[in-house]
Amino acid sequence: MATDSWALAVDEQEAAAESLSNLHLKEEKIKPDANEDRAAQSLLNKLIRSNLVDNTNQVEVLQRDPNSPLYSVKSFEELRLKPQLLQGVYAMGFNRPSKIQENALPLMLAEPPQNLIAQSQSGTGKTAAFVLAMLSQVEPTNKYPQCLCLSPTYELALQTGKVIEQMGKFYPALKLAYAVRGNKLERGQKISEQIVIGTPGTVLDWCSKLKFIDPKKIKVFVLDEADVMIATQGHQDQSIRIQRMLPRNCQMLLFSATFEDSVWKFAQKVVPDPNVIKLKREEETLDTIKQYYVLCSSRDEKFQALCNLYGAITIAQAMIFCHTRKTASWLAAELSKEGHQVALLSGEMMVEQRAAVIERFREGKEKVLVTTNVCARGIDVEQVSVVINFDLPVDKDGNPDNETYLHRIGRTGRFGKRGLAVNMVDSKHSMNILNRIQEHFNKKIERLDTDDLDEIEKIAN
DNA sequence: AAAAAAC
Repeated sequence: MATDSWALAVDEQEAAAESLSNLHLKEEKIKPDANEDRAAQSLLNKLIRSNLVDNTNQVEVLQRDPNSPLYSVKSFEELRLKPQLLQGVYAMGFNRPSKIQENALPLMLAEPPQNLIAQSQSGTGKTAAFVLAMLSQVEPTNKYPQCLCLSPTYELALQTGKVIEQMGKFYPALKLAYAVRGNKLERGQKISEQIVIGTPGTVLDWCSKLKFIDPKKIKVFVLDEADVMIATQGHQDQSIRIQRMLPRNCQMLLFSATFEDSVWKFAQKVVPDPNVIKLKREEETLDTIKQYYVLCSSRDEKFQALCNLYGAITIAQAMIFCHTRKTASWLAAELSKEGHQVALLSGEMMVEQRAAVIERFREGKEKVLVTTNVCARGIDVEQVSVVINFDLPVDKDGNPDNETYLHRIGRTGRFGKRGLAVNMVDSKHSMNILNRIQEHFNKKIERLDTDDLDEIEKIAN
């Protein structure tokens, strides 16, 4: 009998381990080492395998609390939201939850609130999901910050802030504070806003030396574009320092379209008892975006090719990405000289100017935005149908940056719309980078001849 | 390389 139960335990372990590897968590498999073995055992004991799969097999859910029911919702009513919040949701034009929301919302709104690491492609409703989670926890009568959301850039913080304001507009007493550069406050006071959205440096200051925020009172902590927020070359230092100030029972929510393997592992380490949701494989993301490359031999040729394309890309709106601020401002100036109207946005500009430019672009007053990786992530302008990589995305070692590539071209083709991405290649080296990106996503990137007007006509359709 | 920090 003892033997039987042991055998069962082993079976369960294997089943659980298998489910882990199904979720690409192979690295966490049991190793012979005694300590690790114990750790793995307790993890497995806690873990209930739940491959919640809808009929199209797009969603993977790994739930860490065996006692809470696993379910998804097909309507917002099922979530029993406060009436003001439900009103806000419908006022934004959402009729029913998106795929990621169907699965993430019940987990995030569970009692007690669950931690979550969620990965889903661009334009699948991540922002609305975590904003809803924050708004459902907030107590507007308490005049102090209770929800904290970190964004990697100023522009994204503004954009997400707008979503919070819109969705929360039926809470009369609710206020939102922007913890971003340039937002200077009176010394020595505490802020009364219930929700704070901001960039890492300023938020850290507000929580620590300036003491505008009492981090111990935060109930919900959100990392948007979570992978870059916890990446070593990203904002890891500041994000983790902020996280350490939060109370133990604070809910942690990590959202991103991409998680590179090492960052994914790190995320699971820093989030206690995380639930995990993955939506779709990334290559499917690219199905709605047609990818091309243009072969050139120098920067000037790239510029010429871009000028040839200008008419085609201005049918709707376009974003042009450069590797450095310097190239971006050079390119914007050169395009202007040629008589093409373009806007420039980069981190070297003053925040007021940045806010004005992104606003004009959003309103459609600017058709073409020349920018850096500052706009690679999260910026959602519906009319953007073309993304041009004037420089391919590479990391500090000069290797292809696949995550950034996916985020950049994800600025187009939002919410299932069709999009177009054009990569400018100017050397053997950059052709090699492009080939490696192509291999990584296993999606054909076709050659485009910018001297052939028929071809340009074709892409502009 | 870019982004991110008020003294």
